[in-house]
Amino acid sequence: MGSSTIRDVAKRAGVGLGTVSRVLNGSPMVSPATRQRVMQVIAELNFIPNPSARRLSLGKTLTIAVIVPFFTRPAMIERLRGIEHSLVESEYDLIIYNVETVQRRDECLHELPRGERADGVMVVSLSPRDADIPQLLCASAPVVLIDANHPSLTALSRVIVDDVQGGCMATQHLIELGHERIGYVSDWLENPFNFTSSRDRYKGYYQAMQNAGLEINPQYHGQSDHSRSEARRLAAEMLALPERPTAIFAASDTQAMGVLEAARSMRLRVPEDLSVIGYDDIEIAEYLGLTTIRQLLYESGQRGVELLLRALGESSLEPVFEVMPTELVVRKTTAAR
Amino acid sequence: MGSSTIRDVAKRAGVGLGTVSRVLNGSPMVSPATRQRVMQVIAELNFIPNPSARRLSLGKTLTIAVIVPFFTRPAMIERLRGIEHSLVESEYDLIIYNVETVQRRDECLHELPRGERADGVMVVSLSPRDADIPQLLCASAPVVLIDANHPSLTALSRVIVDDVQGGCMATQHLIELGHERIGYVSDWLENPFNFTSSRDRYKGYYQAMQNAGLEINPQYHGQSDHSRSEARRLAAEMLALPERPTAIFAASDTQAMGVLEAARSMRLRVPEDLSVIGYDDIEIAEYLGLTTIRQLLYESGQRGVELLLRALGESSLEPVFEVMPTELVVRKTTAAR
DNA sequence: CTGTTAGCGCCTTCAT
DNA sequence: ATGAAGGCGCTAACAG
Repeated sequence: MGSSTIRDVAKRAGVGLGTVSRVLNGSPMVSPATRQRVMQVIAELNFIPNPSARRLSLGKTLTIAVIVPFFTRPAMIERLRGIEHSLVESEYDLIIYNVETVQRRDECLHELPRGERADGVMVVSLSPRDADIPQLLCASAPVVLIDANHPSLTALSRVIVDDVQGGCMATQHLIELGHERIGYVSDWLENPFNFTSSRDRYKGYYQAMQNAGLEINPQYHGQSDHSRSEARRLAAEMLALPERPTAIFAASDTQAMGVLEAARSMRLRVPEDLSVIGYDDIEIAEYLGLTTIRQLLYESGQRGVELLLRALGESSLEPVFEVMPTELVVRKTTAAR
Repeated sequence: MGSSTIRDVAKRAGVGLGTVSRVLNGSPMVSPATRQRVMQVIAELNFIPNPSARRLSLGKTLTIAVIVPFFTRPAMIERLRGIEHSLVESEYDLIIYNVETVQRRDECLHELPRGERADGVMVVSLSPRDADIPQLLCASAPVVLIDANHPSLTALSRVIVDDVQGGCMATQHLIELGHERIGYVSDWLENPFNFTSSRDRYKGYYQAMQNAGLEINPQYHGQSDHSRSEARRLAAEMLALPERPTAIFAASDTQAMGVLEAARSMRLRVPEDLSVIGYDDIEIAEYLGLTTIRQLLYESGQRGVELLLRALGESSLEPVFEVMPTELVVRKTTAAR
């Protein structure tokens, strides 16, 4: 039972192991008759080639690594879903490297592109810092960035979303509704992981406010860890201000939920007393009737895989830089004031 | 650049490769001086031993496989989170085999326990059918079942939750609140994946109803695919009945959300006009104020890893069978009628 | 303590 | 078209 080898098959079929290997790999250089017989034996023995041996011999790992921070967050899951679905039919195994500490982040970013653990690497939502550039550029495995970027990485394929524009769009929506005191609730703009989305969305917020000639009140920006409860706390503080904002833009739908909670606990009606807009359009957003900025999470993962597989095929391919569209989805948490 | 080998290190350090291997594996049979020197060179060359070669030589894959259906569902994610967190410090890679078709299910259940892809296997929420038993019993890799079971598998460690009891508890809660017309909205009780949870919860529902001497009206049981929208549809139908139920037990929190939607769209107030109870206590449940049955999702994953690692250590260990506790969490969607 | 050697199972030339 | 042999990089058992 315990795992027969290619040798057993060869012996039993009365052929050399080279032949077995050939039928295994679909080489045309084998007569239909022997192929038949070998396949027969393979079935009888219930033989499956040992992946470790295969990998060593091939000099390929036949696996794709995806480096993703906090993989259980809804937006990450959605990207992962796109990745998984696009990869399941391929010959590649998928290993998810979940990053929840900077140390782990550095380990992954350092080791994985070397290509000894994976033939290709996808980096999700972790923008490299300057120090990471060298490893990434001399990587022996193709690397594609999803929702991550760096000016020096024009050599890598990247699928990004314009968060500045998204933030701008969100804020503008509120402005068009007549809001002037607009808050922004986010996670830390500067953070050890170098997450850039909240920072970029803030830039968009800032731009939109300026364009509209509105005052940017620092008290209307709260930042803390990324969580519903922290967002709730920040929103509650902001809403307790003498002149509270009439609208809040949250850096993610999860955080928007925190804002909604704060409003609820302070007996503020949404959207009558407070407009709330989120970001991402995760599944729950629709249920909640949350107005938000939709980004193509699933599709970004899908696209990333496409690009990676393409790079794995013909390595001398031009890297592509794609900006995925972003869309305002108006639901029931925003209204004119 | 391109991956130096143990041989390069040996040469550069002026030692044999055996020695390098020894320091790599922390063997004590190396003098401090040479160890120092070798480590030095390893650092200089930025050397990392090739995992594929290591695995082949060791005869171990150094990876754990987890077979899980529809991995993006909140309850699955929560279990995976427990698994991932418990495994990240270990020497094992984690590969998630997402199952969304019966075919894939069979492939995974057939191949993975052979041990050529993984040293250990965790099966989540997929109860084996009779046909799977042989493979599982003669598996060369230890297998642990989480939220899955089969009477013939006493040889495997299993971490389960008593869904019959949970379903009973949920229904009883509604009964105690004075409800008599109690609906059950679920996914298919009989299904190709052999998911048992909704079936077992139904059994609990049935028991509780009978114990209370309440009529079990087939019209009060709706089944369809597992999704919020389908649950919504089922609930809407049920609530359109001349004698509509005054309370609905949903087989999962996700489905409970569908029920809430149905109620909302029919202008039924929850809990005044309709009580709703879910199952799982996923994160969103708290936000929604959903009354539900909590099961220890994260912990089940954690515990599964513990058991698997233990089995990987000393293989001749008694399998354990653990029933995780279940708990009624009363929030705001259930009330006396 | 340390260098050398023999595999691990498979793929891939190279002859035949 | 097929069999034989060498090697992928590493570990472990063996001499020294």
